[in-house]
Amino acid sequence: MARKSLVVEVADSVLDRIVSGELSVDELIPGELELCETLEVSRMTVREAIKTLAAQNIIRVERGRGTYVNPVNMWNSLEAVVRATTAGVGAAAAAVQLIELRRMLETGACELAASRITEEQLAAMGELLEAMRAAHAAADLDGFVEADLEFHDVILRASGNVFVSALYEPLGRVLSSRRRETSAFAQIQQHAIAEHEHILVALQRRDSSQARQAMDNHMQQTLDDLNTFVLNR
Amino acid sequence: MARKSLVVEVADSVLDRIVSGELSVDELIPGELELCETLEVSRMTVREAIKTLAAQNIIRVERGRGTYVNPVNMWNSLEAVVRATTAGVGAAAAAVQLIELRRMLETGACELAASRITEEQLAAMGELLEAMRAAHAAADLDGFVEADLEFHDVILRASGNVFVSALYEPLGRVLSSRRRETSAFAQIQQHAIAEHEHILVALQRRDSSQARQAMDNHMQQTLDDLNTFVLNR
DNA sequence: CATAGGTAAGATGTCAGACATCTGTCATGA
DNA sequence: TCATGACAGATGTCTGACATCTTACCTATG
Repeated sequence: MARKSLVVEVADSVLDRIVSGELSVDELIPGELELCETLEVSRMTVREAIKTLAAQNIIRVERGRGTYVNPVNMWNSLEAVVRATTAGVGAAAAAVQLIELRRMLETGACELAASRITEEQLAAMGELLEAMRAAHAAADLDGFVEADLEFHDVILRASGNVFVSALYEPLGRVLSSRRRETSAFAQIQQHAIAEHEHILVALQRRDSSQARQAMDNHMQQTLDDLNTFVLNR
Repeated sequence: MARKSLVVEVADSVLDRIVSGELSVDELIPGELELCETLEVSRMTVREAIKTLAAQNIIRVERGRGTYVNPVNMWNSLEAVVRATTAGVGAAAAAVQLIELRRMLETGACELAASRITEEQLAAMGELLEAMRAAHAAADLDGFVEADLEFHDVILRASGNVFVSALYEPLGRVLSSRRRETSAFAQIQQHAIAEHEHILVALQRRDSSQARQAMDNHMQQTLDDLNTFVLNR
């Protein structure tokens, strides 16, 4: 992996202090000159870093006054919100909330997709399901995860709603790093394959409520599997 | 309103060119020096502006190569996605898709809120509904819009899911600018009050599926009202 | 003693010029 | 024909400077 730029490092450093609670909501963050000295970088580097956090609404810059931390619900970066939430309520509770959010978007997208999906997309889903089965049989974790994610992605695109895809994208990036962790269990893979079969059938029938229900069942299964296999509770 | 900084103006200028289609996905955007000359600002100002777009994943910067436009679904800024989508499919289709997205999040949040909402929050919702009625009677549009938005906000917070609030925040900001447009119709206000009553009753009963259904009905009513009163179709 | 105005200090906004490093392309030599 | 090196164009980072906004403190006047 390429080495991170100093701008990114400075931005991460400030975000770490916010996420850890060292800097609280509405608290003044250290000024440009102080961050220069502390982090041993130029003022221009600090300014660029600060601007990237401001662009994500994590902080707000007030000319002549200072730079303040925004409330978490103002933040535009889901990654940053996940970091803050995980630090606040713990990884387990954060993971559960992420699945709750995912459930809302995926069941809604599935419902819309039922009446909008094309034959090509249905065919692609069939192939992806077959690829999941093959990867499962071959104990190919990477292959399984890739096909699983792509299956859901087709549904999102079939929803015909640009905003759902846009909002799901950061969620997908957050989830994909832990997808390998859960899909490593063969039984979870079997659950996923079975639920995907139901989803595909409902989409083939172009039955909106059945599609939504099938995806809802899948999300419930995913939540159950998370609790049983990963969180052990 | 305070005058925008040059950094913000440069960022907006580049985003305008992307959103308008003048710069397409994966296309190289003008380099730092070219933007300096074109926009008559310093290279540092251009760099800061570029960094803010990169922070929102609208563009990606590759050292030694150049800066490229990312696909819209990679963008982290809902405002930017809305601009691009509106430019692409038109304001009407974009508005419809936003309500589809809103429906997913609000019905999901309402379902969770049914079992998690506190007595204080229920009381607050009752007061907000009363405020809506009063504002409606007094033909107070601003008061009505404020109470309406706050009513929904209580539900989001009652969902107990930080991520739903985080994702809804930009959506709420996008919607609030056009809420005054739709709430200007007295009949739409009446529809909203009636649907909010059903929602509150279902939440008071702590009935998850009834709460979700009531919110779903509200979103459908909102979509119908949008089509009937605003889009005229 | 209180209020208002002015000044200064501290904060961010913007600039110009310089050098470092990465990437890609082209030319030359083997 | 292929490989290597050099150069040009791109971004990364820095230093030093000046502009402008905000706030706080001090002084003067009523």
